[in-house]
Amino acid sequence: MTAKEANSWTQIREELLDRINKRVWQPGDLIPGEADLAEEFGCARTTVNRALRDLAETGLVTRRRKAGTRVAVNPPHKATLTIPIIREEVTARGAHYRHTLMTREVRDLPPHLGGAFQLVQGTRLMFTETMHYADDRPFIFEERYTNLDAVPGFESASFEDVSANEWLVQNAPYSGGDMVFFAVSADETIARYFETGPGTALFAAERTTWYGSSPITHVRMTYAPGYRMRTQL
Amino acid sequence: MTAKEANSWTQIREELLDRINKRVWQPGDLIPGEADLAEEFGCARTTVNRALRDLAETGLVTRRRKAGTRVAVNPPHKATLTIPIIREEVTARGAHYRHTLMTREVRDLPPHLGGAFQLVQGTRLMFTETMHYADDRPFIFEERYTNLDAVPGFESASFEDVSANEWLVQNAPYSGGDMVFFAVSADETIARYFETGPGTALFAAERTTWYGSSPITHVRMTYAPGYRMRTQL
DNA sequence: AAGTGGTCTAGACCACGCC
DNA sequence: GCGTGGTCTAGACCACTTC
Repeated sequence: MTAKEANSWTQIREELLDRINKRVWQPGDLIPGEADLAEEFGCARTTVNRALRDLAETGLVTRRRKAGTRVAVNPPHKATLTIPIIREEVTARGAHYRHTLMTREVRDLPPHLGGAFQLVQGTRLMFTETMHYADDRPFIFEERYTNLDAVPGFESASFEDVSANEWLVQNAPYSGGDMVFFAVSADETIARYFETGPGTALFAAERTTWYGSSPITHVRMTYAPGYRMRTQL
Repeated sequence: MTAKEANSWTQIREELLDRINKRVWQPGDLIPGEADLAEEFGCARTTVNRALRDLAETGLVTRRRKAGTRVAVNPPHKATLTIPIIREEVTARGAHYRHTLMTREVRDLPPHLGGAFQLVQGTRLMFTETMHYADDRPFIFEERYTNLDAVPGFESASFEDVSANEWLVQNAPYSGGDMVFFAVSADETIARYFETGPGTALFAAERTTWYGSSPITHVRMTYAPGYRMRTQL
C-alpha cells in the first residue's frame, strides 16, 4: 500500500471526488476520517480538511462531528446566482444603459406585502417605479418600496444619474434577504411598457432585504419578453 | 492603540464587515494586508485569511496577489440555489409524490439544442417525458434527452419506482453544467396537462450537464402555474 | 466518555502579478 | 524584483454529537 502523495488540497479533492464518482465509496458510505486520509496522502490534516470542506459545500458529502463524513445519497444540484446591478448586466452584454424614473411618491405598504415586509406603525415608505433600458429598448421594469426610516438619504437622492437600484447597492448595506423567481402574465400596462401583447409570459423576480431586524427595501423586477437567467453548475 | 483581540475567524469577519458597512473603509479602498490585520487582532495570519476569503466569496471585497484587498464598489447580490431532486422538493412541502412516465423513445436531437448539446455523429439519445405530481396534482412536466453512450444503464432502467430525474442523480455523476430559467406561455398540450388555459405564464428551467467533455443529459422542466422558486441572500 | 470534525497557531515557502 | 495573498505543516485545543 503506497502513499498517494498528493499535497495540494485541490489534488486531494479531485482524488476524493474520483473515488465517489467511481463508487469506491458508495452513496451513504462513511469515508475514512481526516487523520487517516492525511496519513494516506502524506499531508497535514488541515489540507484534507480543506478538501472535504469544499466537497461538503457542494453537497457531495455531509459531515458531522463524531459521526464522520458520508457520501451524499442524492447530491443536490447547487448553483450560485450572481445578480449584478442592472447597469452592469446591460453593459456586460455590450448594450447601452439608461433608465427613467417613472413614479416616486410616499405610499402605504400594499396589503399583499405585509408578510414579507414587517414595519413598525408609522414607518414612511417611498414607492418608486423605474424602467431600465438596454440600447433604448425596455429591459427591466422595477417597482420598489423603500423604508425611509432605515435609509434616510434615499428621500433626497435624485435618481437621475444613479438609479434607485444602484443607489441602494452603494449606500444601504444589508445583512440578509430573500429572493423569489416566477413567471407572470403581462397585464395591459406592463404589456404596453414592453411593446408586446397582454398575456405575454414574463420572467420576474422579487427581492426583500433587511439590515438586522430593520427592513430595507422590497423590489419586484419584471424582465422583457424572452429574458433568460443563466448560471453555471 | 489597543489590540482588538478577536480570535475566531467569524468574529474577525464581522468586525471587518462592520468597518465596510460603517464606511471606515470606503468602497474602492485598499484595506490593510493580512499581516497587519493579524497583528491588530492578535491572531495568526491564517485566521485573518479565512475571514477575508469568506468576504471575497460573497463579493464584498476583491483580492489580488500583490495588489491587495479592496472593498467592492458595487457588491453583487449572490444567492445559492439548491435544486433538490423533485421527489424531495415535493415531500419537503409535506405533499405526496408520484410520477408517470409518458414517453420513452430513442430520438434524434432537435436542431434547437445543437448548441447546448454537442454530440459525436451517431450518438444514440433517449427522449423521456415525465409528469411529476404533488398530492396527485401535476407539479412539474419534464422533457429530457439523455446520451445513452455516456450513461449505458439508462436504457434498461424501468423508471417505475425511480424517475429519470432521480435515477440520473444517483447514477450519473457530472463534472459541470449550466442552467437557465425563464418564463413560457403554455401551449395547448401543456395547458391540458396542467388543467389550465393556453397562454398561461409558466416558470421553466433548462439544465445541461456533462462529464468531462461528454454530454450527459439535457432537461427542460416546466412548473405548475403559480410556482415560485425561492432562495436566501 | 470518547471520537470526530472545526479551528487556531507560528512558521515557512510559493505563485502571481504590479512596477 | 518584490510585495501580496495562497497554501502547507505539525501540533494543539476545542465543540459537538453520538454512544
